[in-house]
Amino acid sequence: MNISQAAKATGLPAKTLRYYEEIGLVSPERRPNGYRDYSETTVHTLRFLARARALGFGIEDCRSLLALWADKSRASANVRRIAQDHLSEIERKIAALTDMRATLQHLVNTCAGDDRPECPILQGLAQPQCGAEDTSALRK
Amino acid sequence: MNISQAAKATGLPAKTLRYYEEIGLVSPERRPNGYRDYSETTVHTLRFLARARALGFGIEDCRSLLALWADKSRASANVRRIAQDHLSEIERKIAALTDMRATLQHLVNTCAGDDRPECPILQGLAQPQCGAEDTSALRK
DNA sequence: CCTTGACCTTCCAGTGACAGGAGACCTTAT
DNA sequence: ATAAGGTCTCCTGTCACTGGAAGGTCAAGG
Repeated sequence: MNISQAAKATGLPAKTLRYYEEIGLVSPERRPNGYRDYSETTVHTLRFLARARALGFGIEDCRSLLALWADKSRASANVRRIAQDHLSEIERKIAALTDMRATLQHLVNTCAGDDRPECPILQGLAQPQCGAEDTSALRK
Repeated sequence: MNISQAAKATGLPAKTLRYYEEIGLVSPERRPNGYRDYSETTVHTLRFLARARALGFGIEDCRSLLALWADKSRASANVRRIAQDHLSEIERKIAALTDMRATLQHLVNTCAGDDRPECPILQGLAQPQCGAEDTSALRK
């Protein structure tokens, strides 16, 4: 299977398939002409990766999950730990975004949004007591 | 005011203050010895930036907001539009994360998390019907 | 005067997970 | 023979910083 067919089969862009090979997540065969040749097994792995990424797992988590998936004598506790940590991270992000939304929503609601210059949004940004102070939860 | 004092006054790392100068968001004076010298005005601008960033505005949005803040004849509609667009973006991210959380929560709940290899999380990732399929809302 | 230590400066590299594009090679159809 | 389209590698850019190296500056103490 060519790269563009594998892309279609997995829903991932061809660029991403090359990238996943570069960082060692998958290892498709090569044809004599140098073209990548994706087997059903490799496509299966790619679909696993696509779903893990869709759930927000980082690449390194994906690498760990793939290793556990391949390890028939794994302990499910190890899988669960990764998922639970990631879930906590997601909850932290949701909390941070929810705080932002509350503050922004309030500012937007109180702004006339017409052709006059008075603007509670700018006032809120210029004053100290405007709400959220820390975005670190979103960056990490 | 030296850079480390301005950092303390704004809550931003000194590295970030240098970065903001590099990209033209602020322009502190320079002392004869080459040290940056932050005025109260500049610190005020930096605090404005810190709050806008804490609300999740991107750097280019911050640049626009600063320009509107400085423009006494602005129309508040222009400020509101930026804030509303950003708010919509935040809501999209919250929705995407909430979907992820639901799926992950379910998987984590059904996983024993002991020393046995059976694992509904890995099964869920290996099967098609696992939930969220698209993370693009988080990347952009 | 000299040294120590705490500042400050610039410049360069790295982050995560790709996306875009250049230039060249390969395949298939006409 | 040629044109179109697929594929290859390699390089750069994204976003908002963060870390570190190499070197200049300043105030205090001996």
